[in-house]
Amino acid sequence: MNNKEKLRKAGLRPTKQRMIIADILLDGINRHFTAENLQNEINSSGNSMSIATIYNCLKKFRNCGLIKQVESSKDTAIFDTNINQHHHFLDEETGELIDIENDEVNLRKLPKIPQGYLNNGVEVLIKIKKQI
Amino acid sequence: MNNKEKLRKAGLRPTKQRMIIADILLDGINRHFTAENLQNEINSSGNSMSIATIYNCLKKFRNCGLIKQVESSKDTAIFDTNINQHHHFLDEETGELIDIENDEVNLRKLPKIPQGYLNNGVEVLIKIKKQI
DNA sequence: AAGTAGTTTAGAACGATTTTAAAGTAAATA
DNA sequence: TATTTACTTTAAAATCGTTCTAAACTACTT
Ligand SMILES: [Mn+2]
Ligand SMILES: [Mn+2]
Ligand SMILES: [Zn+2]
Ligand SMILES: [Zn+2]
Repeated sequence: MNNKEKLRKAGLRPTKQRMIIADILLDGINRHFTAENLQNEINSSGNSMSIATIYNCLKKFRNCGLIKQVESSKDTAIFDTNINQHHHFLDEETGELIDIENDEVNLRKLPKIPQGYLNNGVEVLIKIKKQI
Repeated sequence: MNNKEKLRKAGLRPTKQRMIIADILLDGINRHFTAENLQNEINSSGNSMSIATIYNCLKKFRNCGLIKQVESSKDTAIFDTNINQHHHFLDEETGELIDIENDEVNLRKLPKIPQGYLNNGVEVLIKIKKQI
Protein backbone atom coordinates (compact mmCIF):
# COMPACT_ATOMS: atom_id res chain seq x y z
CA MET A 1 0.00 0.00 0.00
CA ASN A 2 1.43 3.39 -0.96
CA ASN A 3 1.34 6.43 1.29
CA LYS A 4 -1.60 8.02 -0.46
CA GLU A 5 -3.63 4.88 0.18
CA LYS A 6 -2.43 4.73 3.78
CA LEU A 7 -3.65 8.29 4.38
CA ARG A 8 -6.97 7.63 2.69
CA LYS A 9 -7.44 4.44 4.67
CA ALA A 10 -6.74 6.40 7.85
CA GLY A 11 -9.45 8.87 6.86
CA LEU A 12 -7.02 11.70 6.07
CA ARG A 13 -6.98 13.72 2.87
CA PRO A 14 -3.67 13.15 1.12
CA THR A 15 -2.59 16.77 0.98
CA LYS A 16 0.81 17.82 -0.33
CA GLN A 17 2.02 18.42 3.23
CA ARG A 18 0.76 15.12 4.61
CA MET A 19 2.38 13.27 1.72
CA ILE A 20 5.72 14.94 2.41
CA ILE A 21 5.49 13.86 6.06
CA ALA A 22 4.26 10.38 5.18
CA ASP A 23 7.18 9.94 2.77
CA ILE A 24 9.55 10.68 5.63
CA LEU A 25 7.81 8.84 8.47
CA LEU A 26 6.20 5.84 6.82
CA ASP A 27 9.31 4.45 5.14
CA GLY A 28 9.36 1.40 7.41
CA ILE A 29 12.30 2.58 9.49
CA ASN A 30 11.55 2.88 13.20
CA ARG A 31 12.53 6.14 14.76
CA HIS A 32 11.83 8.44 17.70
CA PHE A 33 11.60 12.12 16.85
CA THR A 34 10.33 15.56 17.87
CA ALA A 35 8.37 18.07 15.80
CA GLU A 36 11.60 20.02 15.34
CA ASN A 37 13.50 16.91 14.19
CA LEU A 38 10.79 16.35 11.60
CA GLN A 39 10.93 19.96 10.42
CA ASN A 40 14.67 19.56 9.88
CA GLU A 41 14.08 16.41 7.83
CA ILE A 42 11.43 18.20 5.80
CA ASN A 43 13.86 21.03 5.13
CA SER A 44 16.64 18.57 4.23
CA SER A 45 14.32 16.94 1.70
CA GLY A 46 14.06 20.29 -0.11
CA ASN A 47 10.60 21.08 1.20
CA SER A 48 9.36 23.45 3.86
CA MET A 49 6.33 23.56 6.08
CA SER A 50 4.84 25.73 8.79
CA ILE A 51 5.48 24.43 12.27
CA ALA A 52 1.71 24.69 12.89
CA THR A 53 1.10 22.29 10.02
CA ILE A 54 3.70 19.91 11.38
CA TYR A 55 1.95 19.86 14.75
CA ASN A 56 -1.44 19.50 13.05
CA CYS A 57 -0.22 16.55 11.03
CA LEU A 58 1.51 14.83 13.92
CA LYS A 59 -1.66 15.04 15.98
CA LYS A 60 -3.76 13.67 13.11
CA PHE A 61 -1.27 10.90 12.37
CA ARG A 62 -1.16 9.96 16.04
CA ASN A 63 -4.92 9.98 16.45
CA CYS A 64 -5.23 7.78 13.37
CA GLY A 65 -2.65 5.34 14.70
CA LEU A 66 -0.09 6.02 11.96
CA ILE A 67 2.43 7.00 14.63
CA LYS A 68 2.58 6.90 18.44
CA GLN A 69 3.62 9.37 21.07
CA VAL A 70 6.07 8.22 23.71
CA GLU A 71 5.41 8.70 27.44
CA SER A 72 8.23 10.98 28.47
CA SER A 73 8.92 13.48 31.21
CA LYS A 74 10.89 15.68 28.82
CA ASP A 75 9.16 18.94 27.92
CA THR A 76 9.27 18.26 24.18
CA ALA A 77 6.90 15.68 22.73
CA ILE A 78 8.57 12.58 21.31
CA PHE A 79 6.89 10.59 18.58
CA ASP A 80 7.55 7.03 17.44
CA THR A 81 7.08 5.46 14.02
CA ASN A 82 7.05 1.99 15.57
CA ILE A 83 3.34 1.47 16.08
CA ASN A 84 3.58 -2.14 17.23
CA GLN A 85 3.26 -2.75 20.95
CA HIS A 86 6.85 -2.54 22.14
CA HIS A 87 9.03 -1.34 24.97
CA HIS A 88 11.94 1.02 25.53
CA PHE A 89 15.29 1.46 27.12
CA LEU A 90 15.70 5.06 28.27
CA ASP A 91 18.98 6.77 29.10
CA GLU A 92 17.67 9.47 31.42
CA GLU A 93 20.90 11.48 31.09
CA THR A 94 20.63 11.93 27.35
CA GLY A 95 16.98 11.15 26.68
CA GLU A 96 17.99 8.47 24.20
CA LEU A 97 15.31 5.83 23.58
CA ILE A 98 16.02 2.35 22.23
CA ASP A 99 13.25 0.02 21.12
CA ILE A 100 12.70 -3.34 22.79
CA GLU A 101 10.60 -5.64 20.68
CA ASN A 102 7.52 -7.05 22.36
CA ASP A 103 8.77 -10.65 22.39
CA GLU A 104 11.89 -9.68 24.33
CA VAL A 105 9.76 -9.08 27.41
CA ASN A 106 7.50 -11.53 29.18
CA LEU A 107 5.37 -10.83 32.21
CA ARG A 108 4.90 -13.62 34.73
CA LYS A 109 2.38 -11.77 36.81
CA LEU A 110 0.14 -8.82 36.07
CA PRO A 111 -2.08 -6.95 38.53
CA LYS A 112 -5.83 -7.08 38.24
CA ILE A 113 -7.19 -4.30 36.02
CA PRO A 114 -9.33 -1.91 38.10
CA GLN A 115 -13.08 -2.50 38.14
CA GLY A 116 -14.79 -0.97 35.10
CA TYR A 117 -11.63 -0.70 33.01
CA LEU A 118 -10.07 -2.67 30.19
CA ASN A 119 -6.40 -3.33 29.55
CA ASN A 120 -5.36 -1.05 26.71
CA GLY A 121 -1.68 -1.93 26.36
CA VAL A 122 1.33 -2.66 28.53
CA GLU A 123 4.56 -0.70 28.19
CA VAL A 124 7.79 -1.56 29.92
CA LEU A 125 10.41 1.13 30.36
CA ILE A 126 13.90 0.08 31.36
CA LYS A 127 15.90 3.04 32.57
CA ILE A 128 19.57 2.64 31.89
CA LYS A 129 22.65 4.64 32.74
CA LYS A 130 26.15 4.69 31.30
CA GLN A 131 28.58 2.46 33.13
CA ILE A 132 31.30 4.44 34.91
CA MET B 1 12.39 11.06 61.58
CA ASN B 2 10.62 14.40 61.34
CA ASN B 3 10.54 16.54 58.22
CA LYS B 4 13.27 18.88 59.36
CA GLU B 5 15.56 15.89 59.81
CA LYS B 6 14.53 14.47 56.45
CA LEU B 7 15.44 17.72 54.72
CA ARG B 8 18.76 17.96 56.55
CA LYS B 9 19.58 14.35 55.72
CA ALA B 10 18.82 15.09 52.07
CA GLY B 11 21.28 17.99 52.22
CA LEU B 12 18.59 20.66 52.02
CA ARG B 13 18.27 23.61 54.37
CA PRO B 14 14.96 23.36 56.18
CA THR B 15 13.57 26.72 55.11
CA LYS B 16 10.04 27.82 55.97
CA GLN B 17 8.92 27.12 52.40
CA ARG B 18 10.49 23.66 52.21
CA MET B 19 8.93 22.74 55.54
CA ILE B 20 5.49 23.77 54.30
CA ILE B 21 5.95 21.58 51.24
CA ALA B 22 7.43 18.71 53.22
CA ASP B 23 4.48 18.83 55.61
CA ILE B 24 2.16 18.37 52.64
CA LEU B 25 4.15 15.86 50.61
CA LEU B 26 5.96 13.75 53.17
CA ASP B 27 2.93 12.71 55.21
CA GLY B 28 3.21 9.10 54.07
CA ILE B 29 0.25 9.25 51.73
CA ASN B 30 1.11 8.38 48.13
CA ARG B 31 -0.10 10.85 45.57
CA HIS B 32 0.50 12.09 42.03
CA PHE B 33 0.39 15.84 41.59
CA THR B 34 1.40 18.83 39.50
CA ALA B 35 3.07 22.06 40.61
CA GLU B 36 -0.32 23.75 40.38
CA ASN B 37 -1.99 21.04 42.48
CA LEU B 38 0.65 21.61 45.13
CA GLN B 39 0.18 25.38 45.04
CA ASN B 40 -3.52 24.85 45.65
CA GLU B 41 -2.76 22.62 48.64
CA ILE B 42 -0.34 25.23 49.97
CA ASN B 43 -3.02 27.89 49.64
CA SER B 44 -5.61 25.64 51.29
CA SER B 45 -3.26 25.15 54.24
CA GLY B 46 -3.33 28.89 54.82
CA ASN B 47 0.09 29.52 53.36
CA SER B 48 1.22 30.98 50.07
CA MET B 49 4.31 30.61 47.98
CA SER B 50 5.72 31.89 44.73
CA ILE B 51 5.32 29.46 41.84
CA ALA B 52 9.07 29.85 41.22
CA THR B 53 9.75 28.58 44.73
CA ILE B 54 7.42 25.66 44.21
CA TYR B 55 9.28 24.66 41.06
CA ASN B 56 12.63 25.19 42.79
CA CYS B 57 11.59 22.97 45.68
CA LEU B 58 10.11 20.25 43.51
CA LYS B 59 13.33 20.06 41.52
CA LYS B 60 15.43 19.90 44.69
CA PHE B 61 13.16 17.32 46.29
CA ARG B 62 13.26 15.22 43.13
CA ASN B 63 17.01 15.45 42.75
CA CYS B 64 17.41 14.43 46.40
CA GLY B 65 15.08 11.47 45.93
CA LEU B 66 12.38 12.77 48.28
CA ILE B 67 9.88 12.59 45.42
CA LYS B 68 9.87 11.22 41.86
CA GLN B 69 8.70 12.59 38.55
CA VAL B 70 6.44 10.41 36.44
CA GLU B 71 7.15 9.70 32.77
CA SER B 72 4.16 11.21 31.05
CA SER B 73 3.28 12.54 27.64
CA LYS B 74 1.11 15.24 29.17
CA ASP B 75 2.53 18.74 28.90
CA THR B 76 2.42 19.34 32.64
CA ALA B 77 4.97 17.67 34.88
CA ILE B 78 3.52 15.06 37.24
CA PHE B 79 5.27 14.24 40.49
CA ASP B 80 4.87 11.24 42.75
CA THR B 81 5.36 10.94 46.50
CA ASN B 82 5.74 7.16 46.19
CA ILE B 83 9.50 6.85 45.89
CA ASN B 84 9.59 3.04 45.97
CA GLN B 85 10.08 1.31 42.64
CA HIS B 86 6.51 0.76 41.48
CA HIS B 87 4.30 0.75 38.43
CA HIS B 88 1.20 2.52 37.15
CA PHE B 89 -2.14 2.12 35.54
CA LEU B 90 -2.85 5.08 33.26
CA ASP B 91 -6.25 6.11 31.97
CA GLU B 92 -5.16 7.99 28.86
CA GLU B 93 -8.54 9.70 28.56
CA THR B 94 -8.38 11.41 31.92
CA GLY B 95 -4.68 11.22 32.75
CA GLU B 96 -5.49 9.42 36.01
CA LEU B 97 -2.61 7.39 37.41
CA ILE B 98 -3.04 4.50 39.86
CA ASP B 99 -0.11 2.91 41.66
CA ILE B 100 0.77 -0.74 41.18
CA GLU B 101 3.04 -2.03 43.91
CA ASN B 102 6.25 -3.61 42.76
CA ASP B 103 5.33 -7.12 43.95
CA GLU B 104 2.16 -7.14 41.83
CA VAL B 105 4.28 -7.40 38.70
CA ASN B 106 6.77 -10.09 37.80
CA LEU B 107 8.88 -10.26 34.70
CA ARG B 108 9.60 -13.67 33.21
CA LYS B 109 12.01 -12.40 30.61
CA LEU B 110 13.98 -9.18 30.29
CA PRO B 111 16.06 -8.06 27.30
CA LYS B 112 19.82 -7.75 27.58
CA ILE B 113 20.89 -4.29 28.74
CA PRO B 114 22.83 -2.54 25.94
CA GLN B 115 26.63 -2.77 26.05
CA GLY B 116 28.15 -0.19 28.37
CA TYR B 117 24.95 0.49 30.29
CA LEU B 118 23.53 -0.55 33.65
CA ASN B 119 19.91 -1.28 34.52
CA ASN B 120 18.63 1.73 36.46
CA GLY B 121 15.05 0.68 37.14
CA VAL B 122 12.14 -1.00 35.39
CA GLU B 123 8.75 0.67 35.11
CA VAL B 124 5.63 -0.99 33.81
CA LEU B 125 2.79 1.15 32.55
CA ILE B 126 -0.56 -0.47 31.98
CA LYS B 127 -2.80 1.73 29.90
CA ILE B 128 -6.43 1.27 30.73
CA LYS B 129 -9.67 2.59 29.31
CA LYS B 130 -13.17 2.81 30.70
CA GLN B 131 -15.40 -0.08 29.76
CA ILE B 132 -18.25 0.98 27.48
C1' DA C 1 27.79 39.88 65.55
C1' DA C 2 29.43 39.73 61.09
C1' DG C 3 30.15 37.30 56.99
C1' DT C 4 28.90 34.02 53.44
C1' DA C 5 26.44 31.10 50.78
C1' DG C 6 22.06 29.56 49.77
C1' DT C 7 16.98 30.77 49.13
C1' DT C 8 12.82 33.26 47.94
C1' DT C 9 10.31 36.30 45.08
C1' DA C 10 7.85 39.07 41.42
C1' DG C 11 8.11 39.65 37.17
C1' DA C 12 10.35 38.99 32.76
C1' DA C 13 11.75 35.66 29.55
C1' DC C 14 11.63 31.37 27.27
C1' DG C 15 10.32 27.40 24.48
C1' DA C 16 6.87 24.22 23.05
C1' DT C 17 2.46 24.05 21.45
C1' DT C 18 -2.09 25.90 20.14
C1' DT C 19 -5.14 29.35 18.34
C1' DT C 20 -6.62 32.73 15.02
C1' DA C 21 -8.37 34.01 10.87
C1' DA C 22 -7.52 34.52 6.15
C1' DA C 23 -6.09 32.25 1.92
C1' DG C 24 -5.70 27.86 -0.39
C1' DT C 25 -7.00 23.08 -1.77
C1' DA C 26 -9.43 18.54 -2.04
C1' DA C 27 -13.54 16.37 -2.55
C1' DA C 28 -18.46 16.46 -3.43
C1' DT C 29 -22.15 18.15 -6.17
C1' DA C 30 -24.41 20.07 -10.03
C1' DT D 1 -16.58 21.05 -16.06
C1' DA D 2 -17.99 24.60 -12.96
C1' DT D 3 -19.60 25.40 -8.45
C1' DT D 4 -19.94 24.55 -3.82
C1' DT D 5 -18.49 22.78 0.45
C1' DA D 6 -15.72 21.26 3.94
C1' DC D 7 -11.18 20.71 5.22
C1' DT D 8 -6.27 22.34 5.40
C1' DT D 9 -2.36 25.38 5.53
C1' DT D 10 -0.09 29.37 7.10
C1' DA D 11 2.17 33.37 9.57
C1' DA D 12 1.60 35.54 13.37
C1' DA D 13 -0.23 36.07 17.85
C1' DA D 14 -1.47 33.89 21.96
C1' DT D 15 -1.10 30.59 25.57
C1' DC D 16 0.90 27.86 29.02
C1' DG D 17 4.22 25.47 31.77
C1' DT D 18 8.58 26.34 33.31
C1' DT D 19 13.01 28.81 34.01
C1' DC D 20 15.71 32.96 34.56
C1' DT D 21 16.97 37.43 36.66
C1' DA D 22 18.35 40.15 40.15
C1' DA D 23 17.25 42.13 44.44
C1' DA D 24 15.79 41.15 49.12
C1' DC D 25 15.97 37.76 52.60
C1' DT D 26 17.53 33.89 55.66
C1' DA D 27 20.17 29.93 57.41
C1' DC D 28 24.37 28.59 58.71
C1' DT D 29 29.44 29.41 59.80
C1' DT D 30 33.08 31.93 61.85
MN1 LIG E 1 6.03 15.15 28.94
MN1 LIG F 1 5.82 23.40 27.83
ZN1 LIG G 1 9.83 3.00 20.14
ZN1 LIG H 1 3.01 6.34 41.54
